Amino acid sequence: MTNIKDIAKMAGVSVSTVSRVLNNHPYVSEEKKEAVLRVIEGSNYQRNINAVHLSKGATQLIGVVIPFSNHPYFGLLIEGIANEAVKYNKKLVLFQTNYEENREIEALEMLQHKQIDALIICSRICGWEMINEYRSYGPIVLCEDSRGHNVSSTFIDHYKTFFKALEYLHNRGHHKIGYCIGRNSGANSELREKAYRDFHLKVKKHIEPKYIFIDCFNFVDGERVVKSLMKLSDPPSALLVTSDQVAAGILTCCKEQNILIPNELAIMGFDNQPIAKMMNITTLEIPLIEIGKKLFLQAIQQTNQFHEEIVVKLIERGTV
Amino acid sequence: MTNIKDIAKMAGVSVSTVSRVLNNHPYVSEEKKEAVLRVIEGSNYQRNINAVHLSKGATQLIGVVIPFSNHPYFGLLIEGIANEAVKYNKKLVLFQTNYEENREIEALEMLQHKQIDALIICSRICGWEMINEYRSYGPIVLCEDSRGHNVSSTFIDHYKTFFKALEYLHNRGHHKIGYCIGRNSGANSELREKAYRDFHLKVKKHIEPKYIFIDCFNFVDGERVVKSLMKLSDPPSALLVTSDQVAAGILTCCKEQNILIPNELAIMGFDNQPIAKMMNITTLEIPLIEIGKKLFLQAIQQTNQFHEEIVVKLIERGTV
DNA sequence: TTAATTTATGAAACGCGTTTCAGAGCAAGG
DNA sequence: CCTTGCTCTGAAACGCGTTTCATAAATTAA
Repeated sequence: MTNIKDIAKMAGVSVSTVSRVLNNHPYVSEEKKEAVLRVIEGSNYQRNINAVHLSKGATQLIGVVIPFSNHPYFGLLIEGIANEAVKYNKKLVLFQTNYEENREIEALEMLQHKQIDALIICSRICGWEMINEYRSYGPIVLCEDSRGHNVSSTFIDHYKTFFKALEYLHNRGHHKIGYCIGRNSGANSELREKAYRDFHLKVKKHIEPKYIFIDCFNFVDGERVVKSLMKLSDPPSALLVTSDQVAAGILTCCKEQNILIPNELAIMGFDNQPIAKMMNITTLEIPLIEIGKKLFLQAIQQTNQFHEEIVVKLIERGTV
Repeated sequence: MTNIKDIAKMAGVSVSTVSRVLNNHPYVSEEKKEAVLRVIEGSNYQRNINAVHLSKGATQLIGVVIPFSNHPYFGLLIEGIANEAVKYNKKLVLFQTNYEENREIEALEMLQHKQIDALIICSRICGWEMINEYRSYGPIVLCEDSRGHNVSSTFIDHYKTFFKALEYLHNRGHHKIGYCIGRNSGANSELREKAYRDFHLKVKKHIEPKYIFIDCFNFVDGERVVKSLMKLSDPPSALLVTSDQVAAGILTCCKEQNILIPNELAIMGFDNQPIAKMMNITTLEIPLIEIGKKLFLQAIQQTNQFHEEIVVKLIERGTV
């Protein structure tokens, strides 16, 4: 293996000069530059990237934490991050956590050890203390409102969005509104729950726990929801579903069961994924690719942390 | 920043001894070991992982090449790879190529530069020459039949599978069979096309190009297929759909258009994803999680390359 | 008891590129 | 003519852990 020293010797210059040529630094005379390049082409020199990393203390690697890979929500988010990463010649290290805290800590430790230059956490399970503990080792970016904490974020105001959606349904005559969600804990879920509670306080209704469905992630989860709904003596007239995939599943299952949409059950999805358009599902648009892009840019940003709220648009279609 | 030298000095031993303790090498006396560990706990020493990489010439990073992130096929594959990676304490570097060859070459170059220890290519765009060129730098593993080439693989015999599926449909009285596929080039697609051609030769029918639909990746692509079908004066009576997602989309759209399944159109999916079970779609089971697992194991395997064929099971349900 | 192992330890070599610092040479400005 | 200020270059320091090799000491085998 030839290294930079060999090249220097062969080209009759110092290693500094070779390094300058390699990194396109100024102040190298044209003749020496050419000599070096000629020698490099003649040899099969390959820069040892790990030596570069050691020397520079950076790896051009950005960590991305997601709970699952096989979900369109995270798939799109990654798509957005990856598209942008290509432009900046950064690579992504994927941490699939399955919501196990240890996996998340491993990612944070890689930040600490400088094996990754920054960390994007798309969905968090660990506490703020943990985030703060590792904050000093490199940029951490979150996909949730982190104002007041010491890290950048691109986020949806889930409280506001959920509240608005509830009001929208209420204004259209729905007084029994349920919702479907993925996790029942987690920052975003808790904001939504709070919005749900506050909304019920405002309209002076009490909450019916049977109208809340957790563990709703995928298309197929819609079936379970519909089956549960059918068992209720007094079912909700509208459902806020925090994923278009689940909404599509519910819609499909309802059609099979001859439950009329939106008359017997109104459905409002989330995300505005292609499936929502195709199935004419009323939904709240969450531009995941764009969010992914912004998360990435925040991750490589060297200056102060900042926060970017993404505004959610209501897309009116045929299921409400 | 304290380094191994500082620790050695503080513990009154040599750096070699500290390194031995750090790596659990034998031949360190209990007392020195404890002394070192005490000093390490007292300081906030963090091993510089990039120095370890430089020294060892390995990074515990495995590259994974996929075309898109937001597709259940690749999502599940990654899920399988990631689940296994956790067990071996390896991390994954994701290369989303969008089927751009340059992205793939970047991944191969990272293998060459030893920034990753091995590379799993889930769907390939570059040629065999390219693979062979980089083969010597580290294990490359493919998700396609690579027998005869110098790399390990876990694969489906797509020719055999496609042929069998065609025969199955044929035996059930279908004489006009079309198919939907993602790419029209690519190793697996070509095998399928060949099976399709050979099958038609065997049953002495000529091929109707209008029965072939490309660019079918997602649920929503099903709509396009159905709309095209409806325009045909002599539509196929059965469709082989190389993704359950697309099959589900076609099924959903057919129901809307009152096309009876399987009477007017038989549909056979691929993958046996949860959605196929839910929508009662006849399909060919491809155990993606398991394939992912095997791909990973082949990637970290140090010995000779080997090939593992995954057998595809037909799951009979209600769409044929 | 002597030879052969095994255990234990440190010095030094090895992996390698980047960057700072010091200095030489030359051109422009005053 | 002298002073600044670039341009160019190389030596040396810096980032840091792993592993080999030589050696000493302690056991075990013969």
